Amino acid sequence: MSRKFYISTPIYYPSDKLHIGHTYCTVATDAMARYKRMQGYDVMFLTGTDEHGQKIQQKAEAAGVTPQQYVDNIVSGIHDLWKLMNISHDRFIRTTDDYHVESIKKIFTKLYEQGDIYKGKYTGKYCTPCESFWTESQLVDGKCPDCGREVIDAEEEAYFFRLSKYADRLVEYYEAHPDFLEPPSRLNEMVNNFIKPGLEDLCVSRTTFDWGVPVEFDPGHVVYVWIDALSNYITALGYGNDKYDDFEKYWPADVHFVGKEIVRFHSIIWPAMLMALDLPLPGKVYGHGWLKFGGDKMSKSKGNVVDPVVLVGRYGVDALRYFLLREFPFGSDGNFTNEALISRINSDLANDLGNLLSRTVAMVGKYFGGKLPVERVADPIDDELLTMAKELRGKYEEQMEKYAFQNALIEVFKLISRANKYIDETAPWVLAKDEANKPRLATVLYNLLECLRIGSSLLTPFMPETAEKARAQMGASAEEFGWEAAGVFGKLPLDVAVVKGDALFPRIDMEKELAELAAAQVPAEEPKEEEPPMPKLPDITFDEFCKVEMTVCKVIACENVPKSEKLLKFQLDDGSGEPRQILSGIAKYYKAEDLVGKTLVAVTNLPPRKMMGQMSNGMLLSAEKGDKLNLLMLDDSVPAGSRLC
RNA sequence: CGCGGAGUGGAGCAGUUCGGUAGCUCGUCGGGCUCAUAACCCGAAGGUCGUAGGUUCAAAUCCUGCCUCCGCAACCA
Repeated sequence: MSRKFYISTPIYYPSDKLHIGHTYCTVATDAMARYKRMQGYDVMFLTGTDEHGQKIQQKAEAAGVTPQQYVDNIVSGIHDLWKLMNISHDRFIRTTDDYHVESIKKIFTKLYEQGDIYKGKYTGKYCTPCESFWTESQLVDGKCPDCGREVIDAEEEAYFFRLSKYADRLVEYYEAHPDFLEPPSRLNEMVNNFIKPGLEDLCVSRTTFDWGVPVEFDPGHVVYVWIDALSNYITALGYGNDKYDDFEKYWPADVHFVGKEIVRFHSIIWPAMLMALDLPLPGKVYGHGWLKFGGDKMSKSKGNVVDPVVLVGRYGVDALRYFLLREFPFGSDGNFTNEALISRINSDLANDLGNLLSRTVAMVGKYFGGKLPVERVADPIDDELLTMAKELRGKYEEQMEKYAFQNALIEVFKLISRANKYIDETAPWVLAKDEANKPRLATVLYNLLECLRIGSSLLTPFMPETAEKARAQMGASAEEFGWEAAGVFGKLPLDVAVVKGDALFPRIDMEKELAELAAAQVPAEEPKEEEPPMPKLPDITFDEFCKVEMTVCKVIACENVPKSEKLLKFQLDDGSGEPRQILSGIAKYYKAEDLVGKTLVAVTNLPPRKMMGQMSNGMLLSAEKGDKLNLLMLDDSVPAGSRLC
């Protein structure tokens, strides 16, 4: 029976199209899965989508479709993307799949019955007319973000998972398994930020939306994301359902690949859930880095989201797969640039690998009519190359086992480079001038073909199509391109016959491509679009309006609040003789020194509020629309202390 | 003092665990070769390793202070 290997990507949230970051993680997982299959493992490669939640529900409403229709549409695009990227997942789970829903109900009920989930009170702000709970941070001007009306403190029943109960066991587990979470820096972050301050029980149900798995024994509650989404790794194997039957075979997972933003869920909540279910924990959680673009975080508003479809269309799927895994260390953030992509393709794939194959095959054709004779003459000059070729698989394996894709690829390309140098050292075109040298010439070309065979077969997990093309050109069999053969020099038959083919990777004209890519770039989203019309606020009475005290103030002093990105601190003359301090979140729009002496309007009868440890006594009036904000400024002749009415 | 990461030739990075001649890729310049995708091979220039101190025979590496950048968190009445 062959050994098993279970690997997963996160299940992605289909509220929008996926981008290069999702592609990055999925390609890495795919390379690992293919590598393990090549080694003969029985691999389970799982990916999927996390489709429930309020955000999907809202997006669907905005689009005028049902949530199910909305996610069906996005998920269909995701399937297309993975097909395009040549992703070889064995299973694709959707949290809306019936069998998953069934399992989640059972898991929730089981945890409840054994006391790991209990019914508690969730306190928050409640808007009665909207029947909605909001957290403090969701409120807009202290009011309901939907209707703008007052909210009240209220309690709601909710279910909680006893996360706190597992804190000690988690720490013990980390200590016993220091490799559980990688890279190691992430583990420190988890322990310092979340475990040390004390774990709180986790709210695992919601009543504020209904697009989710209903709690079986308490209709009105739906299961919140933690249990619903994280459990996918076991429900997809048939845990709690009859759809699949290989939980025993594959669980525990060997590794979960996750983005660093969800490391916390996978390294704390997920293990705690598994402990509660009395299941073994996954072997490893690997938190990979993010791709930035030109040093910035990718975002739609910046218009710097890289679209994998465009890149694949121009350079081919393998070039992009190679670039993603070669350019960036898997555990750290990487900076994606078009220059780096093209440069990588040209220098590694076209100049080194593609050209090596091209020149080698061409020489076999030119000097031997495409088929090598069997006589051989060795030379000490061959030794270094042959040694490298023989040692390559071991070095490659060592790096792959550490998920160091970058280093594994570097090892392969060291051999490719060495082979190019070997051609210069042996100068086959000189050997070809003398018939007596034919056996030596055949030896040189055979050695080159063997290096190409070993090197490109090890590239199969990264570039499946390219490896296949190379295999065909050098006339190798599938078996000669397998894992066993990669560890042995001399697998090709002595009289190997090559088949000239197209260049693997044509060279790219850097300047031309950069210009065209820039033109193809998704333009920055205009702030105007998608800006909803200002909601009409409820009518108020004249008396209510009169309750608002708006006072003209002169700015005496203004400075940035230390460590705050948004706050400016004002000292204002409000005509009372006492300076009034107000904090305002407008640092993005105004420089502190530019505002001194200006005449502004403040609401001066609001309760004082503490922000970043400082008191704010009032609120400056400003006009806001989309990304623009302007303070309301009056003519400087208006005296301080004037009241607006 | 909220948490964490980073500062190394023009660009992007490794090296820091466990101090001992500063390395790789790209780019630049010079040379070689002609089998090959104007590709390949060789050589050269270019760095006070963010900064100021400290420990040491010896510091990119260890210690202390400071500066800058980037995430996360907080912050928007």
